[in-house]
Amino acid sequence: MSLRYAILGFLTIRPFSGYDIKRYFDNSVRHFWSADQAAIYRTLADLEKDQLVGHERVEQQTRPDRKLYRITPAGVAELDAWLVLPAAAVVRREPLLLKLFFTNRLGGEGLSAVIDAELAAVEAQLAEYKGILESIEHDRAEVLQQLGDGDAAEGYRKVLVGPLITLTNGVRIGVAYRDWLRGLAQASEQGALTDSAMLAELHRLVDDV
Amino acid sequence: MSLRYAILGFLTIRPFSGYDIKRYFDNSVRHFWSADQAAIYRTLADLEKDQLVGHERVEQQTRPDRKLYRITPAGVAELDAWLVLPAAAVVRREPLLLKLFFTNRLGGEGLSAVIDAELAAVEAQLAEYKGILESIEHDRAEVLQQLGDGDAAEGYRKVLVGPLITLTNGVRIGVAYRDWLRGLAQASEQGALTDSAMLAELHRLVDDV
DNA sequence: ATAGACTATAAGACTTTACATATATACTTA
DNA sequence: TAAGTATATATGTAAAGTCTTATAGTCTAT
Repeated sequence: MSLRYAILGFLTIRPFSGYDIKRYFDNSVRHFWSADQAAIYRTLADLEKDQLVGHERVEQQTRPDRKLYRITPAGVAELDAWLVLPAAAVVRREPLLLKLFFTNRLGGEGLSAVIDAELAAVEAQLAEYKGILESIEHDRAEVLQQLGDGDAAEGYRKVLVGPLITLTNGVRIGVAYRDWLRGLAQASEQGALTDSAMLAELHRLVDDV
Repeated sequence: MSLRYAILGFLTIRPFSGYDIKRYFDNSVRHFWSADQAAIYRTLADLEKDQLVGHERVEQQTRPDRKLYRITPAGVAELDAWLVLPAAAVVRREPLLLKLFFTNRLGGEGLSAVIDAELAAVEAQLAEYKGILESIEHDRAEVLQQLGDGDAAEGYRKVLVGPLITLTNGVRIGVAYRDWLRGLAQASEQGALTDSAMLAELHRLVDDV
C-alpha cells in the first residue's frame, strides 16, 4: 500500500488537510498515481493511529473545520526507509492489449476503431504533459524571481527534480505508446498486419536489445 | 472486469478447464494481464450462471475430474461486442515513480540503488520477451511445417498476429522504460540531475510531440 | 523415505480500490 | 431562483483481486 507513503511524502513538503492532499494528488501525481478521496481520509486516520502523523484542528467560520496534518519523526523515518527500498513490481493490466490479443476476431474496421480511440487518448495525454511542463516552467520562473539566488532557491530547485523525472517518464512512455499505435494503424491500413511482418519488426527491436 | 472477456477469448480458441486457463494465462498474456487462480474459477462459475459458457465433466482415473468449459453463442456475441468497444482507461499506479517524485529526500546512493534495481527488473523483462519471441518462432516453424500451405496454416498465422502485437508493445515500452532509466542513472552519476537539465530534456522530447 | 512439484477444483478471509451518499455552508452562473 | 461548484470530513457498501488453506492423488528427485 503505497498510498501511505505518498501521503507521508507530501507531508514532508508542508502540513496538509485531507482535502488539500486530494487536490495535491490531482495536480501533481495524477498521471502515475491516483487516489480516492475516501481512501485518503481513511489512510490519514490509519497513519495517525500508527503515530506517523498528527493533526491539529483549524477552526474556520464559514467552512467546516480543517484537520491540518503534520508528519511525525517516526513518520519521516518510515518514509525514508521505504524510499530506498527497490520499488514493488507493478502488475500491468491493460484492457487494450487484451483486445489486441484477439485481433483475429476483431476485423479491419473494429481494429481501426479500437486503435484510433486509443491513439486519441494517448495524444490527449501527451498534450496534457505539455501543459504540465508549461505550468511548471511558469511557476518556476515566478518563484525563482521572488527567491533570488539563495539557499531557498536551491531547495526549491531540488524539490522540482523529482516531479520533472516523473514527467519525463510520462512523456517517454507516452511517445513510445503513440509510436507503437501509429505503426499498428499504418500496418492495418496497408494490410501489412501479418505474422511475418510483425516477426520482422520484433527482430529489429530485439536485436537492438 | 476484463477477466470475463479474457476467459471468453481463450475459449474461442478451444475448450479449456480452469486449470488450463490459468496455465494459458501465465504462458501467453502474463506480461500485460495476470489472473489469480481463485479468480479464474469464480469467474468461470459466474460466466456459466450468465450462460456465456457451459461445461462438461471429463472423468480421469488418476487425477481429479476436469470441468471442460466451452463458450456458448451468447458468449461469443458478448465477447465480440466488447472487442470493438474502445478500451477502458487504465489507472497507472507506479510505486517507482512515487519514489522518484521524492528524489530530493533520496540522496545519491539511495537513488542509484532504486534505479539499478529497476533497471535489472526491466532488463530481465526484456530478456524474457526475447525468449518468448524465440519460442513463438520455434513453435510457428513446427506448426507451419505440419500444416503445409492450406487454410489451416492461414488461420494459425492469423491467430498469431494478436499475440505478436502485444509482444511488440511489451518490447517497445520496455525499451523506452530502460532508456529512460539509463538516462537517469547516467545523469545521476555525473551529478547532472538538475531541474534545468531535466527541463532541457523535456523540451527536446515535447518539441518532437 | 520424504520433501517438493504437478494436476485439479474450490471455499474463506482479507485487502485495496471505487462509488455513492451524508452533512453543512458559501459563492457563482444561468 | 435553481443548479452547480467549491470547501471540508466521513461512513457505507460493493467490486475486484490476492492470499491461504483444503482435498487428493501422482510423479520426481534427493
